[in-house]
Amino acid sequence: MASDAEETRFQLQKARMLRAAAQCFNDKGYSGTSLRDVADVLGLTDAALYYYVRNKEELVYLCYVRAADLGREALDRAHRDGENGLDIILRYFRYHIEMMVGERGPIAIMSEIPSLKPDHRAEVMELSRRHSKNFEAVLETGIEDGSVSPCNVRMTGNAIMGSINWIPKWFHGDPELAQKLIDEFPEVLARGL
Amino acid sequence: MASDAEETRFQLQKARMLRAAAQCFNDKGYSGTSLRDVADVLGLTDAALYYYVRNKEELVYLCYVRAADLGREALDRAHRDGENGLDIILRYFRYHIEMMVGERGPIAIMSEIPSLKPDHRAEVMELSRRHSKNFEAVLETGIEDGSVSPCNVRMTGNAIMGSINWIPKWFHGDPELAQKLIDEFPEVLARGL
DNA sequence: CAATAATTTTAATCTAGATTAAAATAATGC
DNA sequence: GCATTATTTTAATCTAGATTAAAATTATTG
Repeated sequence: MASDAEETRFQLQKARMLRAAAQCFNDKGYSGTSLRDVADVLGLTDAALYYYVRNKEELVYLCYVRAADLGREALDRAHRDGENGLDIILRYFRYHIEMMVGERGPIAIMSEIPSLKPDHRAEVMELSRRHSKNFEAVLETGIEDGSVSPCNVRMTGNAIMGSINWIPKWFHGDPELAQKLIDEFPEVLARGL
Repeated sequence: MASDAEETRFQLQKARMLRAAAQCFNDKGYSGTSLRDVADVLGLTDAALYYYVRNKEELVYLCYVRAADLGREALDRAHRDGENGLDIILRYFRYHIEMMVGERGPIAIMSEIPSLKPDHRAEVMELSRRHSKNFEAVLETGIEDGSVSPCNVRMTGNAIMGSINWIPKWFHGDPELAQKLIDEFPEVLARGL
């Protein structure tokens, strides 16, 4: 039976699947990737995916939830490690980008939220909105502690999230660029703060 | 026959179609919008669209070419009107955003480039790359004339393009927000320059 | 090793939505 | 108004790719 170790086998395979799916969606586009494509990456048959997921819509949904989770995780960690507002922000950028370009990546771009079924869509949008709010809150913190100069936090937040979310559009796995991204992008983003 | 005025009728209807398609794609997602959906916006039948376009792929392709054209147009205009590097940049932001949120909008988010057929994909990517290059060139100009402080133009360009391209993700037609965007977003983007 | 449960495959369906052809309607030029 | 061309619709196809059911394989457990 599926006790500890076996529970993990299932979980691990499912996790692999979500990474494979994210990769396909980012590389081939949503409509351009069939379940066959995802299965190929895993060395499986398309039908096998149905053991892990009810249908394609759920696969996308899970990719997006995972994306949101990783974003939140990066921000949480930054919160724990950071000294002041700006420091938290810079760390968040770094942690999040490290995930996107590292072994835990790629992270699916949320371009197909509208085609999720209503309850899934609502949930993902809520997660996404909450993440934005949390980031804006850090901006406020920074403004209060003087590490960030005053600005329109809503707009600034949207601008920065856009920059981050767009990264998978132009980053496709080049390791050199990955390092440059980790090293330089956080400062570029924080330049105006 | 289709001389001047009639040529325009066809052109006008085709242009309407591209705007309708961009709206649908941005609102419902790519896989979420059927040709039926686009036709509904126009008060037509799905089959009628084939009078203007060979197939759905071409429709998407044309939306993206149009998006690229409008971006280029905004940058060109900024070039003509601007006094120095930073001024050109600020104007470009403003003009581009005005288009996105105004009557000529919406502009399709290029999320499905990978599912275009190879030659279309190559062309659109080339247009997009060229636009980025042109923008980076203005950054350089600004650095040279002292209106922009030195930075990694490649990264900065990517960051800013991401912010702009992501706008349709959170802007869905609210007129109040549209005005705020036009008024405030350019400065937010230029904050770090 | 036998028995049970977990995972994957094979081989069909099933379906939405793209596409097409022919007919109908509307616009325009003469 | 008639003839011609432009535009749209109606009514079928056609198809890729999602989905499903049953069988086969692989792993686990006692």
